Amino acid sequence: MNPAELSATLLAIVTGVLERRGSSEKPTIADVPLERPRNRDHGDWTSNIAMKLAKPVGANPRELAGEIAEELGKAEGVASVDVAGPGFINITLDAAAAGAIAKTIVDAGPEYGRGDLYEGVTINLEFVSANPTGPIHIGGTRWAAVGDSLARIFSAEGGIVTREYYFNDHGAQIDRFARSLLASYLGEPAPEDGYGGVYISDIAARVINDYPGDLSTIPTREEVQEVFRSVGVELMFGDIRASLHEFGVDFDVYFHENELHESGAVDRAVARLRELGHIYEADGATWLRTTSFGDDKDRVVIKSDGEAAYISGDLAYYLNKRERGFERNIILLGADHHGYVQRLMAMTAAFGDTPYVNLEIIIGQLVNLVRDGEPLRMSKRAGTVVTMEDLVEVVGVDAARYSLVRSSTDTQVDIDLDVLTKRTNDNPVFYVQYAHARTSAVARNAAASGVDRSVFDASLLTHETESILLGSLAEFPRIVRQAAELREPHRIARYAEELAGYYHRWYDACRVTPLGEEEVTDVHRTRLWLNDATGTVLRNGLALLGVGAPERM
RNA sequence: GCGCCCGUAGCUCAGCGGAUAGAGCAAUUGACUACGGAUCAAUAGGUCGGGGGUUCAAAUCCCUCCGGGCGCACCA
Repeated sequence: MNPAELSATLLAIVTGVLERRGSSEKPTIADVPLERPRNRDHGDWTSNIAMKLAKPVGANPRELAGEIAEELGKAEGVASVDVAGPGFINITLDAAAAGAIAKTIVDAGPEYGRGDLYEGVTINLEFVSANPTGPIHIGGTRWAAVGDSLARIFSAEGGIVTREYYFNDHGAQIDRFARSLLASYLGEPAPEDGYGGVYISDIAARVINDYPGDLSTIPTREEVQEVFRSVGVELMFGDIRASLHEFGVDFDVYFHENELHESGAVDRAVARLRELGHIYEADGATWLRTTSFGDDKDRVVIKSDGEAAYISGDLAYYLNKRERGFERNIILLGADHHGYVQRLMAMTAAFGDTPYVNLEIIIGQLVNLVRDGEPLRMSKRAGTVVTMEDLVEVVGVDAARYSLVRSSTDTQVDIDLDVLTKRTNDNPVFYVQYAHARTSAVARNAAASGVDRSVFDASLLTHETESILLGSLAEFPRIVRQAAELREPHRIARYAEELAGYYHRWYDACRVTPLGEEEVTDVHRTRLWLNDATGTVLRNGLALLGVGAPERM
């Protein structure tokens, strides 16, 4: 009896009860909540369905709950059903029914937890997309961790996911980058609006080194700058890719903005919108009437000097993604870009698509740097930039990814530089990883003392810590689904921490290998299944976060 | 001024209307000649920013105020 079966049984019973009462309510599986209660005294599973239906049906919630409970009590695998409080239905499974999940999990292995929420759906997930004008800082690192994890979660739900990086190699910021490199080469101070970090001189030196000819023979300053631009961007971008790879994040597509401008894609996108009647000319510029679709003001797509405005790249890029066949296009952006959401949604509607479905934008709050409890402003000049590489160097990839992915993207996270450099062991990732390593150790010990999985008798899993552990294991698939639906990878991390805790407590109370001269019994064998099932779920969960599951630590 | 996010234990954060609000860290006290003590058990710690409202039920939804972050270009 797994949660899905129990849900189906409950739904059937509820439907039957409603019919007998002559109600027109037709609940679906989603309307019949089944949750694990916080309090152990409230059984293995609990449902508030009676309270939900009481009003539309015009019945007393406790009475309704009683009717449902009575039938549910007869179902196979159900040990007892109680009505509690205002109308909660508390369900206790018999040990064999509850324990069956352990074998199911071990048999499914890496497949356990997968679902079909996005079966066959093409999803384009764009994240990081940092300008190649410097290394990825800690903010971008957060999106790398979150985005990659989301991609893994969508894939687990059957989605066909493309990880995409929008490579912004067109426009003024790149010009500033090129001028900064040139200034470094010429020994001039960094331009007022340029970049002044140490990496600039490093890149400049590498450009000089990589350039096949002699830079000093190039006649004009503009031409030298162009060399720094093209070679410097390539080098910077190579560094970014390398950092991301080191971090465990590899993109399927690196899309160059420049391509959109040079291929005429921008012109085509504007022409398309013009056909649709959403383009007009005013003050010498070309405008998109985004106000027709909820934006605060119309947006310039072609400036009066004839140059394409930034948003024109977005128009063409979106169209390009749609032409490549992506039903869902999701973009992760930092909170400093949340002002773009409305205009991008307006754009989506202007193309005749559905905002928030075909295009979805996830706004994540920024990462705060803190030292001695004082907020620290990240500044390239002040040397307080913490890059992805810095972070990884100090805490390692697993701890870095985990700490960035374990809190909601809606909250700003504080990263304390001192804590980071001193105490790395307070990261909960070690608690989870240790639990996994422990399952491996137990399995090794079991093998050494002759405990195998030749027998599985779930009715022997009777200890309280066992039923708690089993209940938690059974929840994993719905946690994954929820994380996918809400685009919230942190739920996986929190779940893994909880599961690790249940496992540690079970380990403390129940032995898998016999002591001394004790005989190996079916209890030991069955517990080994439970141990291995826990290892599987921890491993699968950590995999969704892109974090390793070590067998030894 | 307008918009988005946040305000929960000393700190960092969970808790998409449910029962007695949780975890990690920090503090105090216990548990190894028993599968790894990176663990476990116990204690302490809270006006869920304030105030209204919605309902059987609000940390959660609505309104309002306070506080913090971030945005409001023919910049990218």
